[in-house]
Amino acid sequence: MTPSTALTPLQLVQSSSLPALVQAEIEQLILRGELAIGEHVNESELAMRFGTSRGPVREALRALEECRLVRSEKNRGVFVREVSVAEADEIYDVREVLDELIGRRVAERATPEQVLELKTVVAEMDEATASNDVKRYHALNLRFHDRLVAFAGNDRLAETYRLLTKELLLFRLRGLQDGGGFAVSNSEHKAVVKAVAAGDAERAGRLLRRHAADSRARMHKAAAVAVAK
Amino acid sequence: MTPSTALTPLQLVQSSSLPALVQAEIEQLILRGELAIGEHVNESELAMRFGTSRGPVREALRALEECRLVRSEKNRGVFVREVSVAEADEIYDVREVLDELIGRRVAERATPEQVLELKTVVAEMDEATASNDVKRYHALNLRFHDRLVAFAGNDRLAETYRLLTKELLLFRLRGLQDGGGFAVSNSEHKAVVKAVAAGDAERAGRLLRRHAADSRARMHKAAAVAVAK
DNA sequence: CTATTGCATATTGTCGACAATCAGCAATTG
DNA sequence: CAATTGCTGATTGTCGACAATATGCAATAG
Repeated sequence: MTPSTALTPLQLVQSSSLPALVQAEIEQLILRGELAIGEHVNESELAMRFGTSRGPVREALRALEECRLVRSEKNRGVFVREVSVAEADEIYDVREVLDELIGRRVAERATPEQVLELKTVVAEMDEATASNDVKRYHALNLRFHDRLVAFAGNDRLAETYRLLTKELLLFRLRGLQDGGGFAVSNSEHKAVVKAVAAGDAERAGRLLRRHAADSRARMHKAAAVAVAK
Repeated sequence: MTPSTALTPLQLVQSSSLPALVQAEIEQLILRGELAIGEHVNESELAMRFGTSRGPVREALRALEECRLVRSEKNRGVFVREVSVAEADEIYDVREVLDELIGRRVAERATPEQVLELKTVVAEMDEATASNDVKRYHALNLRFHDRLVAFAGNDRLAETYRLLTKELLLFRLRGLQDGGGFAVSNSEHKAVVKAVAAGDAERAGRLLRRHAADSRARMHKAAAVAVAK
């Protein structure tokens, strides 16, 4: 009667509805860029790839459409969504206020272990900067903000934030987002962590919000350069 | 070649994928309470009701699951979600900061016509208060906030806000949410509109945020009373 | 030579059917 | 009499098939 240790496989089987697995898989394909932005998504092809019929794939795509990772045109199929500068701008508008809330909450609630984890990630980002490893820096940056929102202790906030963050990954000029200075970006991270460690909610919130604003500004700058070319 | 007037039916046919229509229909069933909170949703029954097969219904349910209006248990089906006090609390946390942003943006951007519309809704809410029509007040209240977020001029903000608002309608003590004083609530609305009309972004934001906080407090009070009974 | 028309192919949208699983109840056993 | 076991009906999960629609190319007319 006591599940004790065997809790993980049970939950795994429980939650593993086929459409959900397919959804996660397709999401990875999109986020890893294996399905290009704007590209048409072929249902039969994905069904073959996953060894299922088209039903589960369609259900997964409907869910992803709700996440705004794909868009759907009647009788034409679904396409990987492309996020314009204007849309990215709107998203950043929302992200800024969410980031302020995140900063405040994390500063209020973060445990020493969590602060340590944040510091570790920031340190790794410094290493990535030193070795000019943009890809690694980008991954760590995502991780940093994901850990932050997790430590804020509000599931709905986390869900909302992650949704917007994922959508932002579909920005058509991605890769350029932190094009200018990611050393600058990381110094901002450090300041945030410092405020969090000090338990200064007001300051952490303000800094994280400003970080989002700076990130948006960097995006604009990169976009302007890209357009000029 | 020129669509001219016949633009609406075209778009209607274009966007009207069957799953999307079914999704909207089921959403209405849930939001209007015809599908009770926590109730099991029968796929075949809905399919019959809409005159389709179960495929489109399943796709619609998967989308609604992503909206968090239903939850799904493997091999048991989907259920109308129930939102706990704790979850409602989390949602309010996010709503507060979004409301502040909404207030600021609306104050910056609202046209005289939009301000007039807001005033009209508030006036109607006064009427509903006078005749003690709770149901009508509730509908108008939703409308007021929906118009506000629409006037903020940020689609993603609107989407995010509406998602959270819908989820909040699933709060299991619904109807009690504004139980205490909806006259108080409407005086807050008036103050917000006044600040918006004056173009005072700072003040409109602050007031709308406080309104959300008060709304949350009223929810807590109602919940406490409900638990006591 | 360009533009339009018509056809062939591929893909989507939808359906009905079958297997797997679950909930509830009756029968059985200790 | 309580608890377990085994059925029975209902519901979900998945699939393959067919009709409807769009895309691309070739043929034709101007």
